[in-house]
Amino acid sequence: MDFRQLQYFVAVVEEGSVSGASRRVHVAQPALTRQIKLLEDSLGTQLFTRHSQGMQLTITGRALYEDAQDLLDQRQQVIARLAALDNGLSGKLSLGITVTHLWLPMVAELLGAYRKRYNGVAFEVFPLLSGPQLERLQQGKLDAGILYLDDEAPAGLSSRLLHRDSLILAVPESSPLAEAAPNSLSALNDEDFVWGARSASPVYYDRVLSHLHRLGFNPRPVQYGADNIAILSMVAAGLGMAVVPASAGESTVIPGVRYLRMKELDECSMPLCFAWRSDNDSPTLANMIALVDETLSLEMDRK
Amino acid sequence: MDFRQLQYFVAVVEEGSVSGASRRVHVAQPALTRQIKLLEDSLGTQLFTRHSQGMQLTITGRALYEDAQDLLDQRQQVIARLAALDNGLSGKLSLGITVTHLWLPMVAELLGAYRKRYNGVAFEVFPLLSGPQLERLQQGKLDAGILYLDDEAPAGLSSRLLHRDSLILAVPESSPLAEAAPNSLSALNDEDFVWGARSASPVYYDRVLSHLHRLGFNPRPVQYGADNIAILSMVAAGLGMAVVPASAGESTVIPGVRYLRMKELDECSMPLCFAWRSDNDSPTLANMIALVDETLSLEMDRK
DNA sequence: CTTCTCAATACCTTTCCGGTATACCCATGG
DNA sequence: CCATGGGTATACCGGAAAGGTATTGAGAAG
Repeated sequence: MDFRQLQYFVAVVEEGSVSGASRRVHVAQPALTRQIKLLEDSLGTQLFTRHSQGMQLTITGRALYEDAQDLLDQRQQVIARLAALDNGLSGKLSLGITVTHLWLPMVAELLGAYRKRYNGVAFEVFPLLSGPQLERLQQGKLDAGILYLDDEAPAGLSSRLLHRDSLILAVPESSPLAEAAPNSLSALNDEDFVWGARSASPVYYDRVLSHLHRLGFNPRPVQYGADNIAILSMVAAGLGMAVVPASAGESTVIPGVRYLRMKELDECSMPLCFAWRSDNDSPTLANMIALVDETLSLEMDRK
Repeated sequence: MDFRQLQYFVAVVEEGSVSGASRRVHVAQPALTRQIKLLEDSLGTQLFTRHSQGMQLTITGRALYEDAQDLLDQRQQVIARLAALDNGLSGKLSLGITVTHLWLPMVAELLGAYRKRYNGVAFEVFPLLSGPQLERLQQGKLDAGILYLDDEAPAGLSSRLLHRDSLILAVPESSPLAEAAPNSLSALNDEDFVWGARSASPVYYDRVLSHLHRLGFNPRPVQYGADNIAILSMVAAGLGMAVVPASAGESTVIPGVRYLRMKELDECSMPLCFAWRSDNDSPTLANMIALVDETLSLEMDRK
């Protein structure tokens, strides 16, 4: 029992005769006659009663007719489904991102555009800091991530630079500095600082620290927060001041925190990248990469 | 996309390599390699990533794997279902019968045995008199019937003689005849009779009437009943007496009716037959016919 | 570096499929 | 009663497709 034979069979049933079916499927009548007979033989049953003016279904033939249509339909559906999968029109895509970056206009635009254009894809966004993102990317648990990376991605990963973040100083409203920002960071050597764990985002912290050291500034950490939200909450509570990414400062409005821009912090550039495993050939990912490139070139034009 | 290719594909997936699959399906490895490639081409997609130590499914390959199993399973089910249909192990069978005949031991045994042996068959019994049964049989609305037929069945029908019914006289308990049966029917020429419609069972009535006429007895009908139950109810009500089949008399115990056997009525033979359209090739019917023959030959042995 | 495994390629043989020509069957109509 | 026209079945041929053997090529393991 073969798909071809089933197609012929259905044609014969619907045309009521081999000759009619022969015209419909563009196959000569004797070939059809033979295939129908082979089908009957392989099933060990009689599907038609032959008359001089056509073929009439037997009871078991009628049963096969319904099943044959189902089988043929399902084959079509399988083919269509695979094509959709292969074009990245269906399937799944998992993306890691640090929640504060969701507020960046280009990121919001990117994710919104993807969800809209590829609405058949199960698109999952995982809120993760850069460190865990990198780990899961390398383990293959994540298709893509939006995270802080050095300009050249680690081995096995590919990336696109989405945005260069700068730094900003967050001080408690109660602090005298809230009203009068210092000219230089070196004036803050005696202040209490709230800091984050290096493992949460190694690239970020290494770059921040080396930048600050170059300026002759050695902050004194008194508290550690798990992420920027936690750090800023501590600042609001007056536990100290903090250096955070500008994007986190812009997106996170917390009562009791005053943000201060400083030239020395503006000069520190934090590359925020879209990254994925180079050997991940998922079509949904390919579409996402294409969309990233598209968005980036639009961005270029805009400037 | 072909069933054969799907089988090969599944084998390759489950063995993890073309070579393994080749051993499993008893087809040389290059042939398999080629079929897999053809499958990929026909779907326009990559199903495996080739490694030196085997083949690994791609995402779309994994999707096809599940669908392929489904398709192959369904093919098997279709084949099995057709085989069952063809053996008469499933399907449907409709049978007409006059309800009073359900009490005949041989009929009860026959229907019970069929239902038990072919429990996958949708077996429907329609309570119908002989006339309507014949009509529906000829129209193909009924697969078989148990009805009064002449010894040779009408054109287009085949039959087996199941049983020879005789006649019996039913009189109201209130009648003086209930206590003293007459020797001859001719003594009843002046009695009121309850009769049935010829169309309900033409063969039956024609035979009964010709038999009675031969005996010089011309009953005077005063009431007509739709079936034997109705006729006997009228007898019970004292509206008259009736001649009914012995089987109806034995099965239908109605208060107020006394049954009288008479030699002249015993001699009238009513052939009760199992009948079907000769051109009906339903396997369920074929099994029923075989069962009838089986039962009849058992019956013969018993005597 | 050798060896082993496995996939890919080349080439041949066989099988299967479709096409043409024709026989056959039956219903219809002159 | 025979011709005709619809249909199916059979015979036979050519080409395409599938399978087999032998061999090459590419990695992984020893």
